[in-house]
Amino acid sequence: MSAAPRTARGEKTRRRLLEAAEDVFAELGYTEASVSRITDRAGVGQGTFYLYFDSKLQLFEELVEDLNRRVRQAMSEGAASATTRLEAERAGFAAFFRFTAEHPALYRVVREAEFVSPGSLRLHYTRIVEGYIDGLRQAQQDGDIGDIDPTVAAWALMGIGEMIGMRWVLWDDGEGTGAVPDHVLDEMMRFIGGALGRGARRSDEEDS
Amino acid sequence: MSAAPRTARGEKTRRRLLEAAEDVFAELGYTEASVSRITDRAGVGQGTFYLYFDSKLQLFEELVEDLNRRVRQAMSEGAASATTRLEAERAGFAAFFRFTAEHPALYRVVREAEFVSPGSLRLHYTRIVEGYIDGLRQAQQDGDIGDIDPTVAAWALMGIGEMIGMRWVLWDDGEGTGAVPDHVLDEMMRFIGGALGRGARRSDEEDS
Amino acid sequence: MSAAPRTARGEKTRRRLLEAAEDVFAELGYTEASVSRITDRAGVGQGTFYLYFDSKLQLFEELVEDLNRRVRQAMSEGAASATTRLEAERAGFAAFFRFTAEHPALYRVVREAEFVSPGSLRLHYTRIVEGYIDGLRQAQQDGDIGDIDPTVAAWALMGIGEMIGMRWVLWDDGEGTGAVPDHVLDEMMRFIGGALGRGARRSDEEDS
Amino acid sequence: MSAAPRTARGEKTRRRLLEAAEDVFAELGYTEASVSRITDRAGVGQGTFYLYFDSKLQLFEELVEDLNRRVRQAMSEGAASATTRLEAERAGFAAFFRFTAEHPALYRVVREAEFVSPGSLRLHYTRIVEGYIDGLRQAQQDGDIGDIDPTVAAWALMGIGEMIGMRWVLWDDGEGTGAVPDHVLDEMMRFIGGALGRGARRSDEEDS
DNA sequence: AATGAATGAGAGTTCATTCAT
DNA sequence: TATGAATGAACTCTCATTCAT
Repeated sequence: MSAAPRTARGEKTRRRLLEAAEDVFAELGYTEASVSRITDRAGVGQGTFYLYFDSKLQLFEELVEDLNRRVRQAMSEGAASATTRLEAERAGFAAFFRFTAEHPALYRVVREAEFVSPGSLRLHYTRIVEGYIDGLRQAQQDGDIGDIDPTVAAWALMGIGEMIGMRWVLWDDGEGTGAVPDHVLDEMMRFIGGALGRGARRSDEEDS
Repeated sequence: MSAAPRTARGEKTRRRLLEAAEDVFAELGYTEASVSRITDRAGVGQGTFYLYFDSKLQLFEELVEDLNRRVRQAMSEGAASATTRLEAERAGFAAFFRFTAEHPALYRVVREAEFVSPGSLRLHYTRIVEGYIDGLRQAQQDGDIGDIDPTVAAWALMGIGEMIGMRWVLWDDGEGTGAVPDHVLDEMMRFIGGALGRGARRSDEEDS
Repeated sequence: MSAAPRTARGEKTRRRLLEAAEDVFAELGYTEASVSRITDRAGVGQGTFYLYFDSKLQLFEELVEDLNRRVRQAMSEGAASATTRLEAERAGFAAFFRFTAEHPALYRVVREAEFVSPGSLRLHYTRIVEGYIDGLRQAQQDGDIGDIDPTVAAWALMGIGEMIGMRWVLWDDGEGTGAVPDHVLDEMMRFIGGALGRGARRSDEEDS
Repeated sequence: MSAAPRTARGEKTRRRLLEAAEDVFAELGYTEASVSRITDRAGVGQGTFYLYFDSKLQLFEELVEDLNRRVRQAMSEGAASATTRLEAERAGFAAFFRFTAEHPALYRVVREAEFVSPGSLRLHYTRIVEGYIDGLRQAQQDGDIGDIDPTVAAWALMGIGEMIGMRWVLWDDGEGTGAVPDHVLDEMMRFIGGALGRGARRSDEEDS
């Protein structure tokens, strides 16, 4: 995968290219982000790019992988500091939104990946969803939530997070940008709490 | 906005271009879909394109508008044939998934719009969400669902629909393609039912 | 093979590109002859090139085919006007040298084809050699030449023609350029005449 | 001309580069053979190249000189072991073909030199031809061959050797590779024997 | 209303060469 | 003596758009 660093100097150049690429991709998207724009932003010559990456696409895929790893770590770390499961869930989403605000490329670039690198796109979503599934299974074993199908629920959670993030973190027309307002997070968690049958009652048992 | 129809012949050419564009965009995405590919598929000369559209971008925006109108209509029609609100909701989502299967361009092209035409993207989601909001408000007035913030809930529903559609309708690796399995739709509706506090109890009243 | 003419205008553009390419290839060789240099010389835009040829390589191969066809025709026509077989042979070589002088690309470009398009190279030589072989077989049946292996002899003749052409037609340092001096052609024909055992005596029968 | 050897270690590096270059040029040709490929094959750093050669071109020219010297030596040595002039000639050609098989770069690289370094090309052929001319003059003085113009005959021999070598040594489609079959060499020598008027009679004296 | 030949800006990528280490 | 990271010019090729017919 890619080529040449090894030295400390090379490692630094590589990191600068990766960071420049994240910025440029976030601003312009994959297609409009030309290699020369990335190298300009990184402050290196155009040819230098190919010392570190095989192609624009390979850099893109590496970037998606990288961002995916980091967002999952951010979510775990966010959740880790919580004491109750509910708090942990909320903290996980909050960390996700924070990461989205700080790394808009994650969101923007992944969506464009549909055509550029479908594999990257699927891997990205699937990995996050797998984390949700594990959490939901655990919660079910602990009797914290209802018996909803964890896979379906996990993809639904993924969709909720993504759409709320898009609407309140990324859009900047109108009410608030860069962060999901507390009230929205509150309502979103209430929505999810209800959905998961918090309290271990299955939805069709509610009336009994 | 663009030029030339007027005659019946012209109207037909225009429609053929729009349909060709939908196909080509769905297959290749906006960037990879060249004007010449669209005109080839439509069976007209390359120059003819500019008799009907100002630019590739304008065609794209018109297509997004068109698909948005059609998917909302499909959802209303789907819901209209139902007798209970619950059935209506389920039928609305089912119609959405059916439309996605028949017109993958809706989904694919809209995601790429993020960079190509952000306005189109926002308008698309906002219009669908507005429909949800209206429905949720009505349901609240009728006491069918809890007092969750309709705006937040509507965006959450949008996210759920999009993600489930992507996962089960569009992806073709592994289990099922082209249609959301009944079981998934069942679980998804149970998830949503719980989320909306079906039964009119607010989530913070549950314990009382 | 290639694309777009059809109209008279297009046909003209294509011919101009082919002629420009022949000139530029002859001067600079395949590698140094950039597409933009060819289009400049042809007086058309750079993009126009790709309306008529799939790639630089495809144009090259087409050009080799074209030159091969023309040189063989020139050789036949040259030979046709002769009355005796000897005169015909001489006229064929003379036509070959004349063609080389007028179309130096034939020679130069074919030699570089070794790496660019080995198939073109082989086809070029093989076709000319096949013509020689046919002629030699006929001459043997008529008892005009000895029983030398026609294939070996034909390749030898090819080599002689190519090397003499290179030395006297293409090189311009020193004695004469652009044409093989009569004396050289005379000696060359004497060499060939002896080689072919003119007079139908096999070399090992000479003494008998 | 170039820099740095002097030490034994340096001399060894230089030789390794030259050998690597011969291989890479033979495989890829001058244009496609990048300096980095040559240094990779030689097992040295990219910068090291310029310690020993001024440029890729200069290395190329040195290589052509080197191969030329070696092929001429191989031909002399081959011829030296023969007892009759005829055997010597045959042995010379055989050595030439053997060298071609072992060093395909000789042939391939020289042909591309047409555009890369015309001077190298001419020098290469001219030197070999001069050897032929000397040999032919000697044979004429000894009355072994006819009075054909030695220069024309020498270039013809050069062409024969090159074309037969290309056809039977280098091409690998079909009948035989890597070596000229005995039968072909036999016929070729018969062809040449006839051409040179073996037996000292001038071609215009044949009938007397 | 319809065509398709023509354009040129700009894309991704390669590579001979330099130079600080 | 040796290195390899860095460079930027140059390459082939694509494509939205124009316009004479």
